[in-house]
Amino acid sequence: MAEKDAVREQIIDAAKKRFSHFGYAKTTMAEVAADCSMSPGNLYRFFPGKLDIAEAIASAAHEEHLKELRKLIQAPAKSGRDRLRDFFFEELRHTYHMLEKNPRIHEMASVIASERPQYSNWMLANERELLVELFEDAERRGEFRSHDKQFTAEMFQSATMKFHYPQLWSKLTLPKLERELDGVLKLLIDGLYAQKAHHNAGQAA
Amino acid sequence: MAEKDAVREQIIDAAKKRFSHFGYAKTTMAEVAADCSMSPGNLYRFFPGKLDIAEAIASAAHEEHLKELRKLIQAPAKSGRDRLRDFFFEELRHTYHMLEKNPRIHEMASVIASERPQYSNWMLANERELLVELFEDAERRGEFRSHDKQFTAEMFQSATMKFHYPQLWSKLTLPKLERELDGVLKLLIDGLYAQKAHHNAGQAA
DNA sequence: TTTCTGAACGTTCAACAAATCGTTCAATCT
DNA sequence: AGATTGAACGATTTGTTGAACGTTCAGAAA
Repeated sequence: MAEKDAVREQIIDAAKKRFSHFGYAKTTMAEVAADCSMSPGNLYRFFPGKLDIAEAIASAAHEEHLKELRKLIQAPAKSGRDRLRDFFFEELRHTYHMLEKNPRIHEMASVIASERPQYSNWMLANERELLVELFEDAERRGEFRSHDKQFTAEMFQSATMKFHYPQLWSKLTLPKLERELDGVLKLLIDGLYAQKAHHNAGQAA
Repeated sequence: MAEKDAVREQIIDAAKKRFSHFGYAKTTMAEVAADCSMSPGNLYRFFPGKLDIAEAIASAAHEEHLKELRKLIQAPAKSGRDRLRDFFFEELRHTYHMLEKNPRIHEMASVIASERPQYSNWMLANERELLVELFEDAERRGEFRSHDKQFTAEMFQSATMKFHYPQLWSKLTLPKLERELDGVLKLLIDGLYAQKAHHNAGQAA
C-alpha cells in the first residue's frame, strides 16, 4: 500500500512537471508513463484516467490553499472583520497569481471545472466550512452574530463570486480588483454587524 | 431620413425573426436581404455589418428593460430597501427568462458580449445610473446614505454579478437563485443602513 | 498468482479542401 | 446625379481523411 502510494506520488510529480510545462492537453499519458519508466497501461492501475491525475494535483494545491486560509482565520490578535478581509483577499490573490504566474495551471483548473462540475462545488464547500468556523468564533467573541452561519457563508461566497472568475475581470488590475473586493466586503460585513443589532433588539423586546 | 429609418426598422424586424428562429450564426445576410426584398450589398447602406444589426436589436430590448427598471425604482409607496430588491429581482428574472424562453436570443447576447466587450459595460453603466438615482432618492428621504454613490452602485453590481451569468448557476432553479439573491441583498442593504449610522455618528462627534 | 506490458480499439484532433458567408465595389438601373 | 445590384474577394466554416490519443485487455514477465 505504501508502495502503491509512492508510485502514485511519482506519477503525480511527473504529470505536474509536464502539465505546467506544456499544458494539460499537450501532455500524453505515454509521456507521463515514460517519465516514470513504465508503460501507458500501467498508469491505469494507479489512476482511473488522465483527468484524475490532474484532480490529484489540484487537490494537493487546494489543501495548501486551505491550510493558508485556516492560518488566516485563526490569527489570534485580529477582529472578525479583519479575518474575513484577509480570507477573501487571500482567495483573490491566489486566483490572480495562478493566472498571472502560470496560465498552464489555470488551463488545468478550467478543464477540471468543465469536466467535473461538482469538483468546484466541493472546493467551495471546503472553503465555506472555514467561513462557518470564522462566524462561530466571531459569535463566541460577541463580535457579530448570524442566525444561519452556513447560509451566511454561502451569501459571502455568492457576493464575491466575481473574484473567482478571471473571465469576469475584463482586464482589471489587481489593485482595482482589491479596491472592489474591499468595497463589497465592507458593505457585507457592515451588514453582518447590523443584523447582530437587529437580533439583539429582537431579544430585548 | 425618415425613409431610411423605416428601412432600418424593416431590416431589424426581419433579422429579429431569423435570429430568434434559427439563431444568429445560422442566419445569413443574404436571407435577411431577401426577406426585405433587397440585395445583400444594400444592407450595408443601413448597417455597418451583421453584428450591428444584432446590436440594434439588443439595444431596443435593453431600452425596454431599462424602462421596466425605471418604473420599479420610482414606485412612490416603496422603501429604498424594497426598491433595491425589486430592481435586482427584475434583473435576475430578466436574465433567467431570456435563457429559459429562447436560448437563441441568449446566443445573440453571448456573441455580442464576446465580440464587443465594451457593449456589456455600457449596459451595466446604464443600469448603474439608475442605481445612483435610487441611492440619491433614498438619501433625500433620509433612509440611507452613502458617501460615493457611484462606487456603492458598482459594489452592488459586483456583488450580484453571479446572477447575470447563467454559466455560474450550475443548474440552480429560479427559486433557489431568488433565495440566494435575497440573502445577498439583505446583507448589502443592512450594510448600507449601518454605514448611514456610522456616518451620522461621525457627524455627531 | 500478481504485476506489468504493448498492441488493439474506438474516439478525438489536426491538417487540408471545398463550400459558404460577410463584405466590397464596379456596373446597372432609376 | 443617387440608389441598388450581384459577382468577386478574402475570411471563416464545414467536411473529410489520417494520425494521434486515452483507454483496455490478452498475454508476457516476475
